[in-house]
Amino acid sequence: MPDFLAQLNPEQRAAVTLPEQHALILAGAGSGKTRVLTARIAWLLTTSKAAPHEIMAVTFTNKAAKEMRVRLSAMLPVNMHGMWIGTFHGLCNRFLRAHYREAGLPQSFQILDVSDQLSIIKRLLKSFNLDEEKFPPRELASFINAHKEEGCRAADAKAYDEHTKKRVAVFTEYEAQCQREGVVDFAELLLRTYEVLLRNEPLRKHYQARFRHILVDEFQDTNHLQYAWLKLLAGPRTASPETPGTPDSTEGQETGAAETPEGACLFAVGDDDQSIYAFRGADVGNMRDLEREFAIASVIRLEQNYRSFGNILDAANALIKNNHGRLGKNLWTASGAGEPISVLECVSDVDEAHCVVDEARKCIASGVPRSQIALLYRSNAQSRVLEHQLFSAGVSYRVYGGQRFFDRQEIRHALAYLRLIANPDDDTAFIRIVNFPTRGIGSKSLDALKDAALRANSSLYNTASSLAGQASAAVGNFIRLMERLRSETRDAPLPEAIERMIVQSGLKQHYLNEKEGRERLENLDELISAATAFLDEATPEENETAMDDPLASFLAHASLESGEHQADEKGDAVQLMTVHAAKGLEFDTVFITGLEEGLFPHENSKEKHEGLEEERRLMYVAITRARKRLYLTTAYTRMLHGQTRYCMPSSFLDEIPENLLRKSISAWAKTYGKSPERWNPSDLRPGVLNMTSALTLRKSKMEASGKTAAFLENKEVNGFRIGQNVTHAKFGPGVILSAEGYGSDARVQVKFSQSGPKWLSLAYANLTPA
DNA sequence: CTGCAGCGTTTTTTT
DNA sequence: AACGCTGCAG
Repeated sequence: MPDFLAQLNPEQRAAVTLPEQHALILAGAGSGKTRVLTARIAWLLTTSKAAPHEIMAVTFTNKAAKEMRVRLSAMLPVNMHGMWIGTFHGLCNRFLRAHYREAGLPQSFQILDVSDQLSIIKRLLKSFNLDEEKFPPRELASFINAHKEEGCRAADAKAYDEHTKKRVAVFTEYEAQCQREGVVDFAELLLRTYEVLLRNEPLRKHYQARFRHILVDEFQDTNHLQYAWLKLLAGPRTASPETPGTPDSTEGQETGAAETPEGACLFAVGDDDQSIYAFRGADVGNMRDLEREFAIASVIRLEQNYRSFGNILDAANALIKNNHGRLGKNLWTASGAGEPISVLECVSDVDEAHCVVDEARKCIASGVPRSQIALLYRSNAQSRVLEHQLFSAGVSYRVYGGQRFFDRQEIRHALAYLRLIANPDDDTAFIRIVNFPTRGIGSKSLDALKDAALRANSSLYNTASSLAGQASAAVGNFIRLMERLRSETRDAPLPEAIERMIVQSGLKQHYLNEKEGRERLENLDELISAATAFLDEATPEENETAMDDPLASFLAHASLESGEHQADEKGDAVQLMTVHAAKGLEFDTVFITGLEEGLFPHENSKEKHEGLEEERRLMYVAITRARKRLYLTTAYTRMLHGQTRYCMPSSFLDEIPENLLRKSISAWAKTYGKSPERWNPSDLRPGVLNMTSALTLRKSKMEASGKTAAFLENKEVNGFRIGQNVTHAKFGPGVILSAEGYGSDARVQVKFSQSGPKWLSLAYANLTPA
């Protein structure tokens, strides 16, 4: 037996050596999912069941794809050329580059990122004379993306009311505009690929015959379009090609049909309990659908966990049991129970940060590497306080997330120059840089240019250059600058071309003049290094195109691998990230902070029933990141949006059995919590503005049976309750909508009939019952 | 055309 | 608290 099989447990081995058929592997957290995936490929290759070019492996992140490649090449000396390993978007990009004609795209089509997409939408709104208040661009963007992810074009979009009809009109024009500019957004990469395969039978047959094994990682995160795409590629024995989402009437008969020579075996690995991306279109339901539509006889469950001690797993299992409609799974471990889980109550977010950092330092002192300590939080805003305390304590740390390298302003400007060099029709790039650095082209000349372009049915760049004499001198200068850049960079090596562009465009001078420009200049230098690195270590699929058109493929790389660049680890540092960002990672010691009702679970997800379940899965992911030690922390008060919020402990804390926990209260909460009357301002820790109110909250918590700070719901506070009509000396009559805070610190939101809703402090507002 | 002041917003995020 | 965007004045 080869090594890669010998190292597996029986379930893992069963999965890896399944006969050539469709399979669904339910792989719990820490159960060796990636190992099974790679071992499966190794097994297919070494037993000659498939040649490298007959295998496709799809992931969601570049990191996961890279990991797979690395581990595979460590397992056997396989030539990975010809094997399609990559992200959904990366593989679709590869497909569209190869078949740009069939897809109706220009050869060097560019990929639109989120903010480019937004800027196109804003432009269209203006041309439609629609109000951004009534049609928020972000909302329109998700409207468009959501439709595309359901396989739905503007022409197919349903609209019964005027408002939606207008949104569809923008959608229609958006599609046309992208087509004119020769750009595609992320969803379009997938949809366009799907449509080409659907409509072009020879091409479809070719790929169906080519790929005999399709392996999918994190299947629970697929959206409907991705699933439909997989079905299409997997071949005719699955559902007939229909628009995704449409019920398929013939499928029942076809699933049972005899095996056809074309078509691939689908090997999907996923964990429904770790589905945390429904908010962006992922549908766990795809797992059930896969099981049914691909007639999967038995789902293999990987339940042995190699990561965490028993107490941690028990906590995770107990928590996730509260979700409904699970496929069902219970993690177990051969290692012992380990230490109990520490639950720590603190007075404030600042107090919490103090305690966490203190505890982390103890861990470091006892020999845990800093990089094995993770501080997790629900939302990015929470990192600030933690960072502050880490900094004061002199503990080195690293924050993940935040803005990515390719998302920085200076990089986006530089990339826009490159895009306009590669593709003059890219209006989005044109608008971004035509007056940056400022060169005297304001909104007036730009509007004139837009009008002319509209009349000529041509791109801004082409219009401007054909208008040579008539346009303003400044516009003419810009066109000449771009022409010069285009000719000078054509034959230069990529890094050198970028360097010239940075100088000649004036970007360099601009940032030299800027006070905070030094870091930006360093980033621009980094962009040049990134180009050098790209040429050196392009992935196989990138290499196919990198030869003929290095610039276009570098730009695609920049769009598709925006996160990769910040992954460089610098030294041994404590890791700070959101729970979402922690998915797929593991640490010896994990702190889950901010466990308060309204924050985690987040209040915005509590309206929908499924929202709370997704939050619970998020908590499940967070817990299962820990190998040896887990801390759960909660605070009575927290600064949010510049205001102190009064919090209740997260309901998730109640869902973990008491016997797994070791509860404690922070020194501050203990000392002052017992005798609030002894408090005085000098006792207060910086950042905690009103500790008395925090204490009052504790008291109220004992009294109140309900959760959250909406304490006024059934009872009066200071003589007021929600729904009550009141009068204010200045604003007149109104009604109380909601309330927060306690005692002297209580505030209420009053909707006044004349001036709308306002937040008022009960102590000062002097409201009178009406 | 440019620069600045004031306003509103604020979950999670990969590609 | 902090950032981005809009509107206004120079």
